[in-house]
Amino acid sequence: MQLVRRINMSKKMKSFDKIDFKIIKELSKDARISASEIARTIDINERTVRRRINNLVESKAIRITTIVDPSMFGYHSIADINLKVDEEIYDEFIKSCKKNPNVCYIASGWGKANLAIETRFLDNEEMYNFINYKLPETKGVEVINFFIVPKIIYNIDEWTPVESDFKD
Amino acid sequence: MQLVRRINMSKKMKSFDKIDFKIIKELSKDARISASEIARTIDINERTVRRRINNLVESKAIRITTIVDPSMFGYHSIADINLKVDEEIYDEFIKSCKKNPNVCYIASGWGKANLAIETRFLDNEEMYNFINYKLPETKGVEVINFFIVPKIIYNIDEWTPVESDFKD
DNA sequence: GCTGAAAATTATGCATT
DNA sequence: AATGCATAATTTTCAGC
Repeated sequence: MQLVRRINMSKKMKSFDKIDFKIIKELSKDARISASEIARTIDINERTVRRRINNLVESKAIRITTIVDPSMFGYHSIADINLKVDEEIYDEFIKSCKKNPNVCYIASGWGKANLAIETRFLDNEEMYNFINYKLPETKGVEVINFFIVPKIIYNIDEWTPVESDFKD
Repeated sequence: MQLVRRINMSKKMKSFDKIDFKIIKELSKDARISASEIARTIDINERTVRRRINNLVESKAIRITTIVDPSMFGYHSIADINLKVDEEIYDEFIKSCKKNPNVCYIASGWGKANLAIETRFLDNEEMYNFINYKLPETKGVEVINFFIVPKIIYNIDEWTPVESDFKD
């Protein structure tokens, strides 16, 4: 247990404080509000707010971006798919997934399946073709199982650490 | 097939054009750049850029927010877990997951498992305890299977529709 | 729905503690 | 690392096309 902790700590991880926490909370609500407004809300000097935001972004603790809702662009059919992908084509397959607008999540895995993807399609027919034809016809790729997802309830873009993850 | 298409179209879905596409591309790189800078980059009047951004946000096609990297806050152990959750406690369980900082993705499902969650922990021991003790000890919750995730390669926050999803 | 011009607000660079 | 101040840039408001 101590070993595991030590391994995690070895990954260099700047520590952020409660001011950073407050800034992250404000930016989560609307990432385009002005630094001055954040400064007013949390009662911190505006220059400080700006520097903190820069530090958070530069250290890659946060990324200030735009989340696009796939369903607003017609992608209503969702499936989570677990795959067994041959090592020889693993990296290449990931590259093709990244380019595929139907793939919106890729994770490596351990076990029977070594890759998990989340896919979104304009309709069930497209999804059916992908799972039953396109993937099985790809050399080196085997569909281990899949999971039709009627609704995504919560996603990483809504996640934030808890206050106790920030030092005083 | 036509039926499926029609069902999808029935969900009201404002259509966005190539200008919106360009704006989304710029905001994806850095959501805090000024509207004027976007205007300069894509050669559109800056007032137009602002109105488009407002429309995109108000229609919920995009959400401009801050993505926090869990690994920067020590969450290095990741598992995807498929669960069978009794209907009686389904909504309540989802609520508790939303509040749990170890859960960063929740999706409903069809089949043997009816809920999929992605979880992140500070270390493997915490993850082990959650999967082997905390979940099985929760009444009405059964772990169908789980999947240790060494690395998340790509996620929804990097996804954008393709240009052809936008009208001319 | 798009743009112009002035006023208000915000961001930036430099300097100080 | 945090702030004050002056200047530059941006956003907002009101207006007309």
